Amino acid sequence: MSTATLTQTPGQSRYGKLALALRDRILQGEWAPGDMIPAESALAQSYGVALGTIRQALSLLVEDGVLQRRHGKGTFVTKGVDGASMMRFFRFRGVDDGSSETPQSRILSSRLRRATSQEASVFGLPPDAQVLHLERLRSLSGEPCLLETIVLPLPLFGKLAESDTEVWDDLLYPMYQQRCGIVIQKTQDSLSFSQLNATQAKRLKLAAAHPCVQVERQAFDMAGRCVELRTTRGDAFSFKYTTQLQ
Amino acid sequence: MSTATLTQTPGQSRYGKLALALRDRILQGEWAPGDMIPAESALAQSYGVALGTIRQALSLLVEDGVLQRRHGKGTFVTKGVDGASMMRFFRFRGVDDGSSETPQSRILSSRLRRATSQEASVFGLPPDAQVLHLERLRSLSGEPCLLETIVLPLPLFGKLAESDTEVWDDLLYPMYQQRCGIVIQKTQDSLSFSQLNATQAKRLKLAAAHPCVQVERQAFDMAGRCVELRTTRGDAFSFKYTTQLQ
DNA sequence: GAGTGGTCTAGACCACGAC
DNA sequence: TCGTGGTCTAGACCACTCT
Repeated sequence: MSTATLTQTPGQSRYGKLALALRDRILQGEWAPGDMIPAESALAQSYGVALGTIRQALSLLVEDGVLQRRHGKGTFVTKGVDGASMMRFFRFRGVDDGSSETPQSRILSSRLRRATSQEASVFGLPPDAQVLHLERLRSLSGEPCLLETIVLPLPLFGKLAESDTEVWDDLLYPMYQQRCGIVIQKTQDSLSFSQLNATQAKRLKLAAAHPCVQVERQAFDMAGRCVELRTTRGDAFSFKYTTQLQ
Repeated sequence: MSTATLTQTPGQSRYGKLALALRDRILQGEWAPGDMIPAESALAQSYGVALGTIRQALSLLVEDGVLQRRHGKGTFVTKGVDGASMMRFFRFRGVDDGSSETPQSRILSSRLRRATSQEASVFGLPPDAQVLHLERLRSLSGEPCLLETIVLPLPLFGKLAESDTEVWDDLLYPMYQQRCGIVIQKTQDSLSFSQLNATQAKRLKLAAAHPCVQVERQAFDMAGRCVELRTTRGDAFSFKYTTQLQ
């Protein structure tokens, strides 16, 4: 499912068309992430529609995660998700009880390589395109907890490939935005169970074949393009995730 | 978190109050699950409010899962979730490729016992209350795949305790509704990793200590009361779950 | 054609946040 | 006090579904 399409009424109703139009103006960069867009009354006037209509259009974009409303202040372009969200799948204890602590990050390796055919397809790149391939270890209070493999399409992340990985931030998504102008807007995570191979186990200070939970993530920018592929592995015994149905 | 409260604006705005009032009428049984409620225009007139206001109230209840709108037909009370939803956490292969097949169900044991203090608290029962305790095996094409422990508060499920488990349906939730008048409206599932003990492993035809994924579910009726506690275990290698963020 | 929910208008007033 | 989004009204007309 592409996230480039609005979840409802793409182009039929007037508010649907308005939502698409506003969405385009945001993607074009007319308002940066964090910016306030014009007031509802101003938008209604400039588009020549009733206030209720523009409000329905904005509601679509709020549902879509592109905009956020703040009563009394205005309507703002979403800043994007922060990279700490991987922790919602795990509960590492004995480290910090309260805990919304951000894990520290260390880049173990960084190299350029040719994209696999699957990667090229997902990124929308030609088959011989290059990608940046990273290995990353995340730790809480010095204890390794998550091991990640990250693949980034090269033309977009050229500046990262040139920079020294020693000085990278603990959170990648805000760094993507600052250094490459890429805002992560949505992620899709696929969870499955696996066992660590010898190398992975060593890095996480666990035994080989130790059970692990594997999170395969696709991250999308505001235009709905996939701009990151990531596989995260963590101790299966620390896995804890809650979800609600209806 | 109790699901008895609406997700937004409980009693402040007019549409908030209307939503609560309509919700009560549904819980009181004025309209049964599957029934159509009066048209928006009729409701607006009977409550003496504008059409837009009643529409906002209905929207809250739709978000809450209590009502469903069908363009051109009417607004209907939700029928509740079907029990097959546990399969969204697992992909059992080699059995049926296309597959939205409902697993067959066999009750392995059924007995009455005193509620634990935790169960009594969750169900809102006195500490010495009785519960119905079930063990259940679910199979696809004759192959066991899920093992479940189900706990039901006795006063509500008295009729089930008396009936022969041999003739129970494959899906429990529709049966709860038919025989006990209980509609499951929401579930909350908590996933974690574990290993099978000897008994569990034998029933699932797996080795002892085989890795498993454990789903701990609380199921709520329309009034937001917890009416079922369930623990489901399945082969961790069949675990597969996908989720989206923002 | 009759009845339903969905869209849209052009206003009014309220509640919140910043200055 | 002013500008923002949130609530509410009293209509009109459209689109879908059934008979």
